[in-house]
Amino acid sequence: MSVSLRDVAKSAKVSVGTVSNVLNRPEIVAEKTLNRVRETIKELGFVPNGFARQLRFGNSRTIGLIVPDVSNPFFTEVARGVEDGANKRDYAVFLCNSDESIAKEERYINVLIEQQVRGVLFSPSDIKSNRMDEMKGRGISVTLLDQEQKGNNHCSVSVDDIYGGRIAIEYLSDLGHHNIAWVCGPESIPQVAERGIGVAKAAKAGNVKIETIRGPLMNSAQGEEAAKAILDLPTLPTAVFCANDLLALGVMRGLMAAKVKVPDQISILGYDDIRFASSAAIPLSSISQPAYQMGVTAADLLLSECEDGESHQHQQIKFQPKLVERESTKKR
Amino acid sequence: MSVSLRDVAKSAKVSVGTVSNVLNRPEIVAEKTLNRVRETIKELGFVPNGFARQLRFGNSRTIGLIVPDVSNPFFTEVARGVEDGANKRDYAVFLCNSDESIAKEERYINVLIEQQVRGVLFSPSDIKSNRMDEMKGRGISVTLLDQEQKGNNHCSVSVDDIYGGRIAIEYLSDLGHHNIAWVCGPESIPQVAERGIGVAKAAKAGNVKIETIRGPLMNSAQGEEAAKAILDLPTLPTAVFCANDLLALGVMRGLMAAKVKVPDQISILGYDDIRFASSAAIPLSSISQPAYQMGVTAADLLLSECEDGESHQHQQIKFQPKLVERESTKKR
DNA sequence: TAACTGGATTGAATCGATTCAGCTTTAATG
DNA sequence: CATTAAAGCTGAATCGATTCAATCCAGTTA
Repeated sequence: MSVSLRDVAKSAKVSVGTVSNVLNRPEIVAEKTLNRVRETIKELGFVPNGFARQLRFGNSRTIGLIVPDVSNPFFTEVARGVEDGANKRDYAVFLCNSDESIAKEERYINVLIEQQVRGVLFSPSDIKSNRMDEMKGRGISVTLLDQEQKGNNHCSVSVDDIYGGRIAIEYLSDLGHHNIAWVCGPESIPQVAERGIGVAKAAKAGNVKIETIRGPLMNSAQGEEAAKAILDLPTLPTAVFCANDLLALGVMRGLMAAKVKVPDQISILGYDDIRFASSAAIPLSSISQPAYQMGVTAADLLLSECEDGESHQHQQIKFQPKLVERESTKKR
Repeated sequence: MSVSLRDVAKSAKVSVGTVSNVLNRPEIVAEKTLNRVRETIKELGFVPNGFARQLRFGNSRTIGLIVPDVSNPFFTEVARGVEDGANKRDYAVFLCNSDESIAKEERYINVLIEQQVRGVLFSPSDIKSNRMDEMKGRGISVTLLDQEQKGNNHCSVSVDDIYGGRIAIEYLSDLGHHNIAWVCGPESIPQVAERGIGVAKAAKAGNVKIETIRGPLMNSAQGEEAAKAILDLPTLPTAVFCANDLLALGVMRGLMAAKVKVPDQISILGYDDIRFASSAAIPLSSISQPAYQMGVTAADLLLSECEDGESHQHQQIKFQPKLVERESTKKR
């Protein structure tokens, strides 16, 4: 079926070792032989069998990336960053979408171990250090993505979500809002929990009243639900802060459908700063995370760990989110 | 480093063949041995080395998916479908983002050949049957995605874009619009070209005047540019049809910024029906493509080709797009 | 001419899982 | 007790690229 190194060797009348040298150490092969072998390779359309090579080496030039939801633009952006970072070093990326399902996550971890990926970038739905340590034990480096690693067993790239929650409320408070709805998802999601801590902190400090509206999901349909809940509150808040942009876009739509003027009557602030935030009909103010940059950094960190080996020092990189002001928020 | 089948064999005091049988043909192994070996496997945390297995078999349980732009929600949706379809049959998916760059596309094809994927789902930026035939020659099945295969060398899953363009214009024409702007991308993109043919056909039949506004890209920033161009037209169209939803959202924003009332003064119709279409401030009417379904179907088609071998019959599956009416279009 | 040098080339051994022809053990039958 | 069959198990050979000790040979030196 496929052309092997042995076939090339026979056809070019040299040994397998020489063909291998042509591929990997051309400088030690005589020019005449070099050309002849290269010609033959082209002629037969030979592409080395990656398995055999990797079987020998014990590792591949691939990494895995496990994210909870590829359809969230935030993670697509991260994925693009990872891809670019990996490509720069000539690695390919296995993208695995766990869909927030623990079972799928487990399956993918097994697949990645079997594929003998060099490393894994992991944004777990649920913290499971046992699997992470297992991978480590198998010589597969793991870097946590969008979640801080508390111990010091792995690298991590994350965003200071407590700070993010804090500056959101501080900003709204500075605009004169002292009655704010906080629309978020399940407490079990670490990002939600941390942003919530920041919100509570800033509220306490700034004497702001917070009304928490928590739903099971974090998409725009859920945001519309939240809008209804907001309108049912005894006293209408003057601003809404949402745990992500999908929620915020849903809230925006829900409020506008009820003829509430945004931002005149109610300001809306999102989190993530996805691309669509700026192209919404009323461009959404948001807390921006450097998604692409996080992806690139994580890939770099992981691959330098892979290549440095023992000498590698684990790092916890934390980005600071920042406010992007657009038209959905306004002074009261 | 990692535990090999040989280690398990030694530790369980059986031969390598027996361990292999435990894994692959447990029914022929005596129960006592079976249990002992399984115990040992668990004890040592043995996971078979995928390379060695695949080296032997000559193929893996992975497929490649090459898309032009992962950050376009349409393709993410397709990717989710592909993933689910592949998972059902216990295959993993290598997601490759070509970023509309021919060079990246070429590189990924090489990576996939090296990784000896079983098959490739390909949505090419540019039709290159030579590479596709090459993969075919290497025993890697190829299925075209979102693009029809004219010959009969491969399967394909696509959408009838001519029809899509036609029903769009017919619909707008039925609403009383006879002066329509057609906002699109480069003619070289097959999808754009086909939708354009449908537009022209329907325009001719329905006596509709079409103003074509063509840009280099197909994202929302480009849509805002297009909005300016529309406002500069000698006679303002009463409706705008865009080649995809990102363009349409950009146009919407551009027009609204210029105080044009949507849909009262100008109706807007998109294409793709991405998730954000329904959660835009003015929910976007769009021509819907069954993205997820296309992904599942394509994976099924590809994998049945892989598994049927010679007996496989190539198929060209074509979905019909359909109109989804929301609030951005209105009777004139 | 013999001895030596070093650049070029060779090919057997290796990685780990699978396969299968052949071996051993056990049980059953006449 | 000998014969036979079946069940269970073994281990060398295989896949294809890489490595490295061993070999070859043209050219140089004594």
